[in-house]
This record gives sequence, C-alpha cells and structure tokens, in this order.
Amino acid sequence: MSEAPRKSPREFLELQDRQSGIEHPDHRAWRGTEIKVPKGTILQQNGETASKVYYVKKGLLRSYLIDRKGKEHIFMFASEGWTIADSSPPDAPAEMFIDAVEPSLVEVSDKLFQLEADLPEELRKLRLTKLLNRIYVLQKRVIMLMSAPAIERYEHFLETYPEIVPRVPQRMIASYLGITPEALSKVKGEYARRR
Amino acid sequence: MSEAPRKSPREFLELQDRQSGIEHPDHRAWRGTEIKVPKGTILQQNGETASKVYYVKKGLLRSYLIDRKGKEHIFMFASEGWTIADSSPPDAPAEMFIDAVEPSLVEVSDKLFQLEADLPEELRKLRLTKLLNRIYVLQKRVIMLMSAPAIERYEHFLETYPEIVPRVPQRMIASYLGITPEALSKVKGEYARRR
DNA sequence: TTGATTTCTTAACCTAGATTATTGGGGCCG
DNA sequence: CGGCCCCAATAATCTAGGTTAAGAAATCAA
Repeated sequence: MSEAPRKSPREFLELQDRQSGIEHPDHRAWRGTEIKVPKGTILQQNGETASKVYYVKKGLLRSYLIDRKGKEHIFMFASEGWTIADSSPPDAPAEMFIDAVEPSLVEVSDKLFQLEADLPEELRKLRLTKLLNRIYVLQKRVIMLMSAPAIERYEHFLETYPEIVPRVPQRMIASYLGITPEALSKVKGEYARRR
Repeated sequence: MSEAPRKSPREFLELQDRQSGIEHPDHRAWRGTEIKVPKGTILQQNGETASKVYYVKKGLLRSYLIDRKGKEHIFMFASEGWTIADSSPPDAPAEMFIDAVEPSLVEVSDKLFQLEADLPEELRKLRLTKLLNRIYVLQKRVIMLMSAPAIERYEHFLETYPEIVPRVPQRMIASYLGITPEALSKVKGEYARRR
C-alpha cells in the first residue's frame, strides 16, 4: 500500500496521466498519482497547506470537519467518479479532513493544477460544467439546511444519493444532514409510524 | 426605467461590452445589457427558465427562495462588483427570486455564455478563480449552518460582509443566517447583556 | 465461535430557536 | 403635520432536535 504523496506543485504538473483499467468520462481531465488507500486512512488533515484534489476510481471517501466541541460534521461523500477536495484558497490551510470510508483506489492531483490551461477545450468545458454543478449542489444544500426539517433532508438524501446509503453507517448520514444519529433514528421512527 | 430583457441566447452573445463610468477588475469578462433597476424590482422569478446572470455595477441585489410555508430565505446578497444568479442547471427552471434591495445599476448576461470559450486566457482564469471562490464561500456557509449557533453565524456575517450590514434591514440578515428576526434580536440582546 | 467494539434504537429530559403577540420608534407620503 | 407602514425589541409559550443513558443488534477481530 502506498501513502498519500508529498510532492511539490511542479513535480505534480510533470506527472503523466496513467491509464488504468477503470474508465470514466472525465478521467482524461486528470493527471496525478494513483494510490491505494485502506479503509480508515486519513488522506488529508485539518491545517495542512497545499492540500490536494482526490479523484475516486473505486471505493468511497468523505470530507469532514471537527468543530470546537469535538464533534464531527461530514461535508461530503465521494464515490466512484467523484472528485473531492477541501475548497479553501490554495495558500490557506485546509479546514477539513478527508479519509476513506471504504478501501479505495484514488488518483491524487495538485490543487494548483486546476488553473492550468494546457487542456483540450473539451475537457476545460467539462471541468467548468462540473464546477458549476458543484455550486448548484451546494446551493441546494444551503437551502435545505435553512428551510427543510430533518426528515425532508433525509428523504432528499435517499433520493439524491441512493448508491451511498447502503455503503455508510447511518450516523454518517445523520452527520451529513446536520443532525445527531439519535435524532435521525427518532424522525425515521416517527415517520414510519405515521403511515 | 428599463425592464429585465428577454432575449435569446444568440442575441446575448452578439451584444457588445459597454464601457461604463464604473470600473471593476473583471468587468471586461462581461458582455451584457446594462439596466437600471428601481428598489424592489424583481429581476427573476422562481420557475422561470433561461435565467440570467446579474453583475452589480451599483446598488444591492439579493437572491432568495420562498418555501412551502411561504417563508422567505435569503441565499445571498450582491453589492458592487459581485455577480449573482440562480445556479440551477441551464435547462431547469430557476429555484430562486432575485430582486433589488437598493436602486441598482446592473449588467445582465445570459447563463449559457458562461460556457463560451472566446475569452482571453487571463479572463478565463479570473472566472475560474471566482467560481472556485464561490465554492469556498458555500463550503464555509454549509459548515457554519451545520456546526455554529446563531450568534456565531451572525458575528461571522458582520466580519465577512461589513459593507452589507448597514445597507439591509436586520430581518434580512436573520433570513440569510437561517433564523427568524425575533431570534436574532434575542441572541443579540443576550450577547450584549453578557458583557 | 466468541468476546469486543461499533451501531442503532428508545426514552427521559433539556435547550436553541420558532411562533405569536404587543409595543414603540422611525421613515415616508399625503 | 399627521397617518401609515415597516422595522426592531421584548416576552410568553411551544417544539424540533440535542443530550444523556442504557439496552439490543449487528459487525469485526482473534
């Protein structure tokens, strides 16, 4: 098993795209090193500078933060085909942790690379579309956190990420929703009882 | 007073950038029609397709949604130099309203234009940076909504958007924070009393 | 398989913020 | 100038979800 690499930006930019057996539409937009991460591996810690971008070829990663009271809040999950990263400014220390919920196969790239222009037009467009989509997803998330009760946020999660649901413990879903595991258990029970 | 225009994407792409007296770093990245919007004007309604992107040259806009119970939730404010839009997918109906909190001068452009490639490299980079920054801001917002109590979210707002604070009624700040005006009034009072 | 460690559920109680209602202060327009 | 409407503040009451605790079920390691 290999470790998350510690390379300079320049080194990263020189890395070649490595074709793997796993194909995915935007794989060619990526250049990075492939690493195998056992379940539970922490890829990135809170406070690290020069944080990376992780593309999940196989498995499941998550990003989360730990607040002042020591409580964990999951910001996002990333399964096959997804990209995950802390979105802090490039020079600022990362605010979040990223670790592996399942044993995973990950391609890791440097953040600065996102600004590089030496990509074919088609791929630049693809990336732009993905960024815009991420903004949309976050917009929705903010709106739901502000306006929807826990049970609705849960149902929305089930509909939106059906492939994630069976792969993570329920307490992680609760954490993503912004509530405690006990509260999720409760609202689920009440909801089930009401029909 | 002029109205928000209703033009086809093609028409928009043909519009020329109009120099105005107001200068701003990324103004050149914009092509659109300039409109004058009186206070209270609704630029975009929930449900409209082909929603636009608004660049604020002067004044103050906000985007918000109205939930099932008829309550208003402010998603963001945009003052001079900011860009505001609903981030729904281009073909989907908009989820939010956009209106003018102050009488404003706005440049309106078509969403599809975001994908166009005929911009100088420098400006493309600038746009990308802005998108990444927006993602960062949203990440922070989600995190705060999940982990910080109302009073802290309020303090964070004061620090982050000091120029907005004196320009909007307090109930709008409360709405942005995801709480009621009464609750904001309460926590402020408690906080002040505690020192 | 068995013991140990998470995870889920339930339940009793607590608290931040919602709801509803009332008051007073401005700002704005006739 | 006076009336009106919007806004902020306070207070009483209510509720969704948090906290704490404990037992049952599932998962994992040896």
